Amino acid sequence: MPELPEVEVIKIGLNKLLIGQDINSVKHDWVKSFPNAAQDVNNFLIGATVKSIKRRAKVLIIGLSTGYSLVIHLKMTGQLVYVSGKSRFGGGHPSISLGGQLPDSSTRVIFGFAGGGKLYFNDQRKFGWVRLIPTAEVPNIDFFKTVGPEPLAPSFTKRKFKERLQKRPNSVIKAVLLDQKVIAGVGNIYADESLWGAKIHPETPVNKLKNGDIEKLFDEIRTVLNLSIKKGGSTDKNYVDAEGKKGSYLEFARVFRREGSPCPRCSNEIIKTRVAGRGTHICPYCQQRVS
DNA sequence: CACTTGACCTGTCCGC
DNA sequence: TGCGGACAGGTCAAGT
Repeated sequence: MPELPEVEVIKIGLNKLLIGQDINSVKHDWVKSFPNAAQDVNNFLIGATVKSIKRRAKVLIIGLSTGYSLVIHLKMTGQLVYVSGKSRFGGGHPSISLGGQLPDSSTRVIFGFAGGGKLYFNDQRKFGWVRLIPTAEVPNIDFFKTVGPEPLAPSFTKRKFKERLQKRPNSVIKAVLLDQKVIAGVGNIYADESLWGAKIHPETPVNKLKNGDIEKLFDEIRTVLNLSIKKGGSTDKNYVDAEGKKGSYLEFARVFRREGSPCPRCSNEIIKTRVAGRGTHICPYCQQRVS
């Protein structure tokens, strides 16, 4: 589910809701959703104050006063929804758009706060995870050791983007965009959207891309990610923000989930195909195959 | 090595 | 209506 924009929107929301709050309970019923909970929860989670909420790639990092951090990956269907203890719905109803009361059948972990609020980690498909890790060791987890640069960071330049792509000269461009070791945070939605914007066929090998193609793609990735953050992210099925609200980027999407509709640029029909093992949306006229 | 495929899970939708 | 199969926003491990 969530790609960079969705995780960023959750981060912004949690920053408003959780900073300064004290955690006083945790419940988890699916071991893989919080694999190391047993050892350190009592010493470093219960009683901790939330100090910071950060994002790196598609991962959230909640910094605690105990020197530990909660590191959270939502994978395909994860949600992090906060419900205030003062909710007029009785404390279990985050928002009309989430549909019903929490916890529900997808709730895997519940963090309780001293003020009565609760943070629900919901994950229908159980791919996501929460880990409690010493803050100093967070950068050393396997995922962070290998993950690529943040595409929205000012220090990430067109030159760096080109250099990183060129390490994978024979791979098709969509597979490279989805590879988190190359750049962080781009997933299936924004890969399709930015390739359409740059008029690049997703199966184009990297070494067939012209300089101008790569520069245009760089700009499109940033444009699409920034627009989505502004729109509150993309809700396909499961995604909601920290208050349980859906995002509206897909109303603006040009190709993602638009198969059968006219291309907004040339009016030819958008088609769905399969590239790098993933459902892929293209305009076959705007995005000509190069081989 | 570089690249592709299957596995991890549950739920939904589509065709027979 | 029931049932099987394909598919869904992400990453790993294992295979070629």
